[in-house]
Amino acid sequence: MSSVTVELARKRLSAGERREQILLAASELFGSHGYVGTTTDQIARAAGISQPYVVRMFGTKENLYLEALNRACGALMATFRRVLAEHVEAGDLGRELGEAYIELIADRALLRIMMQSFLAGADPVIGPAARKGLLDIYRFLKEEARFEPDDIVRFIAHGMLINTLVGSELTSFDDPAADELVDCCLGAKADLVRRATAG
Amino acid sequence: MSSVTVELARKRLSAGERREQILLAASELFGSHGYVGTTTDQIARAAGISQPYVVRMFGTKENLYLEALNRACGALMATFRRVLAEHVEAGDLGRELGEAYIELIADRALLRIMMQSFLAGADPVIGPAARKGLLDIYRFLKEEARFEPDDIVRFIAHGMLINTLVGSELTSFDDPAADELVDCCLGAKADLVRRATAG
DNA sequence: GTCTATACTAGGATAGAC
DNA sequence: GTCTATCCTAGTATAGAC
Repeated sequence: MSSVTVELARKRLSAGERREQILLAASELFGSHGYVGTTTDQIARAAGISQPYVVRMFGTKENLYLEALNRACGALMATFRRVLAEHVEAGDLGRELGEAYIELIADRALLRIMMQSFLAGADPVIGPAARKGLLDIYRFLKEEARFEPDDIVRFIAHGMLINTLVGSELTSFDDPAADELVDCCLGAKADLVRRATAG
Repeated sequence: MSSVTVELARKRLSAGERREQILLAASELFGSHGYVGTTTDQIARAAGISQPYVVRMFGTKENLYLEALNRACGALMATFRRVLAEHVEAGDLGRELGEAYIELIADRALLRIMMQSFLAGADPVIGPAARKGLLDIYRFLKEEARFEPDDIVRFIAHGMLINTLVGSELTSFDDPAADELVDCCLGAKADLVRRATAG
């Protein structure tokens, strides 16, 4: 009889579903507060479970971080490859990839956790993973998208600028000068980004 | 007599000298490991004094960080203003400022602590300081250097790219692909940066 | 699959001596 | 001006029950 009891409170999920939920919460938190700045307890509460269960599920906090980071890198590369595949000769590939990049911000955490990792070069385990992520992007632009060197630099530089604006929260900060800078850098896409990074 | 005793071990410095020494060590460490990733004890050891004395000197760790960050922002703006003042009508101001920016990396920690702060937008006290730093740069480029909007974006974007390459330690990482990316982004200045960020 | 209780370590800050 | 000793909190990880 007790197994049929209606459970309105927390649901018992499959291991897979719970993993997803934890990874989602972790990406968001790691993305805004960084690796050391985020506690496994915050992640647990955001995912609606207990702190020890988070650790139990991923072994260590570091492991969880790496998995979240690799997810983000994977999603980014997949998006880029999809855009490239759908690309018709006539169009401007650089602009298409750029727009796809901005739209990835709707995923919120995605770009931020990558950026957090890019600055953690000194970390013995996050550092290598971050460098690999950056190099993958570079190789894609060079070998798959066949960008010219100058276009590669421009593209990556602009990406890092977007990451910085979002990371500094200038895109969610209410100030005329901030708005001006964000408009200047993002143009027509500024409002899209503001909406994605608000609240 | 005891006051004349030769002291070969740790010197007793004036408060001012000691402050400088601590700020130097703090900038370096905060720059590579971030605010939360750096302990006051690491800073103390790097400066050759005891952990409680670091705290005693600056009140709190947060305070020390803010002071290091403001130093960095101040130095950057001072350099930019000097370049602008020495600028002759004929030359290319954008290039001159860009070169000055790269040369600031010789100061190692300077750009890295700024970048760390740019990603800490969510922090209630570092966040505002970082946004102020970014906006100061923007205002300088727009109102003092009189850059066109497109040039502002290009300039800041390229700066963030440099910060990312240094932060990820791709500039001190021995790998052909990494070297290629760094050369591609920094051109003739690549080796200067590599030397500054090595070891 | 998920919890509670808890062990253990690290780190910021304070007190007070010299 | 600088140290040693120490308090206290926070945070990761483990053990073991249900």
